[in-house]
Amino acid sequence: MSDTARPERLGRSFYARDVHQVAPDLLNKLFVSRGSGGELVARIVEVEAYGGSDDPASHAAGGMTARNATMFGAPGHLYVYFTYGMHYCVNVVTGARGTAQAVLLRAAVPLAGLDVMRLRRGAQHRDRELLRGPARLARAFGLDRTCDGLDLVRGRIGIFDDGVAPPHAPTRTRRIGISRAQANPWRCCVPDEIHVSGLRNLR
DNA sequence: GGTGTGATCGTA
DNA sequence: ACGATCACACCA
Repeated sequence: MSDTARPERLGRSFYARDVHQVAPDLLNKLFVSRGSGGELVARIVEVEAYGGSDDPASHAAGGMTARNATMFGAPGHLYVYFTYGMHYCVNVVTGARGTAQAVLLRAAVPLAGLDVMRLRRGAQHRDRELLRGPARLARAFGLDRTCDGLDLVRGRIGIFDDGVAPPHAPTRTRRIGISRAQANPWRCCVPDEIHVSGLRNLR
């Protein structure tokens, strides 16, 4: 098996599995956007899994609303929400329709389109800061609420497998920035990766 | 390197 | 009233 192969777009069946299978499998996959600003490519290195009604920290915990409706739809779609009065965050919907699971994309390594990312994030940032954090990632890729519901299987944004395997043993910690369900180690990172966000010595 | 605080507004 | 956050100030 070669280290990097011709990138293959992930299909519906990849996303249709349980969120706790999909989340670690998204590590080292390529997040690709083909917009008016050219092609943006980044390797995902940090994610968080959010369950449905069974997960008190999930936006879906209280049932369906106008905001989180995409979570309750078909897997393989983008769930983009607005938070803290100024930021957007990007999720991938997983599991069977109606289970309302999603994986939050928290950090990635910028690989292509860095000039556009710097334009959106500010030229003063170092490359390693461009996609370090969920709102930064959303900003660099130009994603907002108008992108909520986009289909990752077909369309201008997708996730690709270029042959780089997910880490054998991903770093696991509690999820960042939430107050509930802190016992669940549902944040997954590529080990020893400098592009991950948040506190480094987190359990 | 680290920690603390203010910004800012949609959602329930 | 409260966020699935960030930038910047300040200290070390």
